[in-house]
Amino acid sequence: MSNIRVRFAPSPTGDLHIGGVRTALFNWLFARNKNGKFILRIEDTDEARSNEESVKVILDAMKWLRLGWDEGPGNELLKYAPYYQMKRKEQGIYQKYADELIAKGLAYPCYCTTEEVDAMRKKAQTNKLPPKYDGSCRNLTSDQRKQKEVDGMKAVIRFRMPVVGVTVLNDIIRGKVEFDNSLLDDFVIVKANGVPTYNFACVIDDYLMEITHVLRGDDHISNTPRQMQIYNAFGWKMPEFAHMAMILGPDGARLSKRHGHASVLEYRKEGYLQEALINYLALLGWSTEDSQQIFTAEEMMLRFSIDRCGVSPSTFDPAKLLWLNGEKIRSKTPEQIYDLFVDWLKYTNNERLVEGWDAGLLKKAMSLEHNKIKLLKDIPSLVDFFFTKEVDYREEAIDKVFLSDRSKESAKIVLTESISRLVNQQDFSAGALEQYARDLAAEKALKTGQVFHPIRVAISGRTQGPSLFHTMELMGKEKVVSRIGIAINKFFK
RNA sequence: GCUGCCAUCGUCUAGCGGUUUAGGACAUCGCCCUCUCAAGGCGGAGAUCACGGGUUCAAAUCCCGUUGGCAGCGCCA
Repeated sequence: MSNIRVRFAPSPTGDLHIGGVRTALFNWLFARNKNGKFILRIEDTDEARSNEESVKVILDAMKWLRLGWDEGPGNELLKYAPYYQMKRKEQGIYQKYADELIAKGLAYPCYCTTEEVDAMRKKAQTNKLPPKYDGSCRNLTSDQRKQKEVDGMKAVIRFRMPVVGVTVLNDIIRGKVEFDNSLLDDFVIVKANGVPTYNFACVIDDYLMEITHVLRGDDHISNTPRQMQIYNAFGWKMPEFAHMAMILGPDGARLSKRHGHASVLEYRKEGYLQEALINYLALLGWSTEDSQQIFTAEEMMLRFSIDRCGVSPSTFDPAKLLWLNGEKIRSKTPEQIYDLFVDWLKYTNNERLVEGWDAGLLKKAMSLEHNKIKLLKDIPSLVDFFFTKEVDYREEAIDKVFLSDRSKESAKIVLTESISRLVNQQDFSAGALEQYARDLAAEKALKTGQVFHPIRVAISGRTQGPSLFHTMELMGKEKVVSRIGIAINKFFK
């Protein structure tokens, strides 16, 4: 048993985002590969935006993705619990450590108002300096502090950053990255309402939860020196850091809601398989030497390695995801796809799409269209003609096969001949039907296509579909004959 | 504005100084298979390895600079 411990720490302020899934996935893969622990921690310190519903959605999405956590919500008896930061805040965990820093002189109360701080930042920026807090309250005497308290001024707690030197990060993915301490300001670690800020709570929890590796998006890289300084202030051993490159939208900007389809939920609703999403996301920023594209979850966790994570950002490509989804579906048995489809119907509340459809027939119809299914949502429209009472004759099919000068004569012959002959066809198996159709073509001196196409349109209303004779076999003699009759009445009378 | 990160086919990537006429995958195009549509098979096109300097006998690979893209700069996380 290794002692590797990693975590995924989403803030519940909305759906689980594609970028978040990738972060969760890589942490999960790393933990599984190293036989370590994968921890889920809810960072709900933004009281204005955090909400219960988002927690539910995130947990649900993680379960759907099969990114199971070893510790997290639901494990409230474990020694590292609780896994919600607001619950930890209620236990006074952060305040205790903030007080410790104040006692050490490494943090101090700041009474500046938001307006004052904004003004400082603007001023710094006009002087071509990085916008930072100017340290007004850094060296207040205890008398001055007392006076401000007496005046009823609200205080935040700021961390006293070193003003000289460099903070050196040895990132597993990026190597050495240096930050000039003079460019960093005394950031807030506890807000005026007593709630810790991200940079503070994150460090305290990673320490207490004994996190060994922090694997996150590189949008966090500039937070790292601040966090490292907090570790230093307490004299704590730091975890290893690994910053992954971002996932970009088609316009080259970081993937976000504004690109649409940024939430996992939307992919689930579209009928993507969790395996496809996971496999695809693994390929964004990680690769094997042989450039293998298709992996089972098992293979991924066996082969995953941070060393093989890339440093450059990658563009999310929906076309490749779609292809992978088709691949995953094709690799399943009809039975498995059926189960997945039923789950999808339930999840999307779409049961009415297959209302009254016979399950046995549906399974068989689906297996005829097996390699055409790209998304679970495609299934109904692929096989609906087996179930509908009336055939939906598509205009382009009618024009092409029944009404065009090129084929209307032969179509009429084929259909009128077939209706009488098929009634007496004893063997209605695909093989026998094909023989029948070929014989008819030979007898009437027609090309096989001239026989096959009109029958297809007559019984399905379309020019595309599964193998014609398997379709006929599955549909059954009665329905086939009656539909041919309907087609004759409709188009050849 | 400041700081940081990044830079190989349209996209995801392999490549870690010579084995490279830069390999694979998606997308795209063509052919084959074929009762249609798919799937599958085969093949094509597609990258002067962002640009400019070095280092070296030798650079996509190492170093520096330029340009471009992105990110961060909150009492958001």
